[in-house]
Amino acid sequence: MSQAQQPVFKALADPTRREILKRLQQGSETAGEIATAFTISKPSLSHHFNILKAADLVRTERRGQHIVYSLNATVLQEAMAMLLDVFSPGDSSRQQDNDGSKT
Amino acid sequence: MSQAQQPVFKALADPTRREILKRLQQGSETAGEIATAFTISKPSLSHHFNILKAADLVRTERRGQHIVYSLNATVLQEAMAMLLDVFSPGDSSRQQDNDGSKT
DNA sequence: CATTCTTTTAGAAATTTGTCTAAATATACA
DNA sequence: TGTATATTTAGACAAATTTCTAAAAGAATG
Repeated sequence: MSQAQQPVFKALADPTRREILKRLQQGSETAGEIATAFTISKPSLSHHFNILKAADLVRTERRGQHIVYSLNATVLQEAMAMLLDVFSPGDSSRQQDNDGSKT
Repeated sequence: MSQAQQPVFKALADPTRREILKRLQQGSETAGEIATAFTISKPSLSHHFNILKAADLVRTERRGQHIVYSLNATVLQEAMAMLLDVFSPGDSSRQQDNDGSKT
């Protein structure tokens, strides 16, 4: 089910990319539509798109001259869940209390 | 309740730091204990601790010569939730379907 | 106080990242 | 085909990041 999470967290590290994802949560948009919401150049934005695509956080579909970007929410959720150890609870050979040292 | 999320996501972007957090989910540890689990130098690790502290993802407590690191799970959860829009659902002036463009 | 152990700070070097402009590619349409 | 629109690729450059070694700082103990 899941892929490498490193590209996902790298992708989430940039505020521009997080804002792109946030916009796409409201619905798909073309590259140009997204571009109007930012002050950086289109090539810079395109670079961010590439990073999001590499992390599989967004999917693309060509529609005439436009390219429509949509969110892949599953990857986002998997990364979060994995980080919070919802899936792999660990070996539990160390204590769980979290209120002090092991000594 | 919440602070700036940029330092949190920057902190999560590095695999070493994510592994530190994962360890701390199992229970608090001293800097030295954590260091045994990694191959990088202690100063490098200390640098990562600083970034995690700046993001408020970990808390520290001195215990004699040792410094004990513990996870601040709340910050982690808030960042995740915020990203998934659990808290701030957006303006809903754009469509929610996520299956195509707005055109 | 001197020594030892633990951890951090300082400063430097190599790599990565985010941004730009200029140019290329892809599609639509007269 | 030629032109306009939409988007990406190429290449360069400044800033940020990760790592290291050397040295300093904090605490326990003889």
